Order: sequence, then structure tokens, then C-alpha cells
Amino acid sequence: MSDVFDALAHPVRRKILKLLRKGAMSAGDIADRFDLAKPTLSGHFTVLKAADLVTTERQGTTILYRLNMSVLEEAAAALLDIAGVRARKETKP
Amino acid sequence: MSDVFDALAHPVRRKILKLLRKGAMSAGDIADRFDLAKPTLSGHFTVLKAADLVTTERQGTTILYRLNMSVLEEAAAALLDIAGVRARKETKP
DNA sequence: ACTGTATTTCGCTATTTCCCTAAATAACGA
DNA sequence: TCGTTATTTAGGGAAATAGCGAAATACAGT
Repeated sequence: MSDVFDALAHPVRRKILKLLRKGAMSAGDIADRFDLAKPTLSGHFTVLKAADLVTTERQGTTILYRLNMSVLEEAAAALLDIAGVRARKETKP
Repeated sequence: MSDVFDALAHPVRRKILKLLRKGAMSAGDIADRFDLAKPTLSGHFTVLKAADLVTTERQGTTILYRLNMSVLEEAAAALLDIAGVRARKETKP
């Protein structure tokens, strides 16, 4: 879980996640949205992957990044748990 | 908001917040729960204060730290927002 | 096999973070 | 005022992080 919060601590990485909210994007398309070198973005992708906040899928020469919402939700639940707001565990309906 | 996630990124600081869930504690009492020097803990307190995750109140020679739950809840809401789960804005009942 | 495009890995530097010990500050009580 | 307790500030060292350009890798098309 520390991996997740470490990943969330950087504004660029949070912005990447927000971009992915609308759907999967390639590494290059994401990199184009930032004023940073591609190797720098690649490093951020690595951190996000390590935290399991994103998943990847290769499509020919490009690599698609996709948001892993469940991990984000778990992180939010962890915060609410710290606050003492007991999160409901999802059960089969 | 970046201050908040920076503060949450360190496991010791998350543990401090969890301790404070049960109620206010003095700096020394918190420090006793960790195997770290007091100046180190004091640094963590500074980070938590900068993020407004805790508030302080002096009581004689001791300083009481208290959890600021609203900021924690805002952080959780920010995460859910990234996930696309639109959080409800609290309105007066 | 060669070329072009997409992405990552490799060195490298600068900055920041985390931890420590020692010293400073603040408040109390004798 | 003096001594004691609680906490923070100052200073420094080791390690992690974020950024870059250059080179390496992976794949597709010719």
C-alpha cells in the first residue's frame, strides 16, 4: 500500500491517472501532454505500474496504459479508514 | 493538495494519523510509539502540519496533536474523483 | 535485412528526503 | 533564578528521486 501512496505523491503521476480516466492511452500520447522528456515519463509509468495503479497492453509498437480503478478505490478506502470512516466491504448483491 | 499526498506517502506519517484517530496525543507520546529519534518525529509533524492534516494546541509544556479529518476526507474524495467516482459535495441539511 | 517509430534502459547530475546528534527554545515548579 | 521536561531548530551525511540526452530494444512495413 505504501507503493500506492508513493505513486500518488507526485503531481505528474496523479495527472497521468486523471488522463487515463477517460480511457486507455499510449505512452507517447501521454508523454505529449507533458513538458517532460519521454524517459522521464517512462520512469513515472514504472512507478505507477509498480503500484498496480495502471496495467499495460502491447499493441504492435505502442504500449497502452489503462487505469486500474480498484487500486485507486482501495487507496481512497484506506484514507477513509484512517479518518475512522469505516468503508463498507463490497458484497455480492 | 500535493502537500497532502506528499505527507501521506510516508508510512510513519500514515501511522501517526492512525494513532490520532482515537484522540489527540502529545508529541512525546507519539514519538514513544516509534523507534526513531524525537527530532525525526518532529520533522514528520512539520510535514503533517504543512498539509493541514493535523492541528496543534499547546498545553503547558506539551503540545497536543489532533487529526484534521476533513482534509483526510478531501484527499479520499480526490482519489475517488480520479477514479471517476464523482463524490457528493456535502450541503447543509 | 533494413528503416522508421515507439518505448525503455543506461549513465549522469541536481535536488530532496530521511535520519541522526547536539544545541536552542519554551514552559513549568522549586 | 535554576533545574527539569517537552519540543523544535540547526547541521550534516546517506540514500532516494526526478530530470536529462544517448543508446538500446521491440515491432512493423518494405
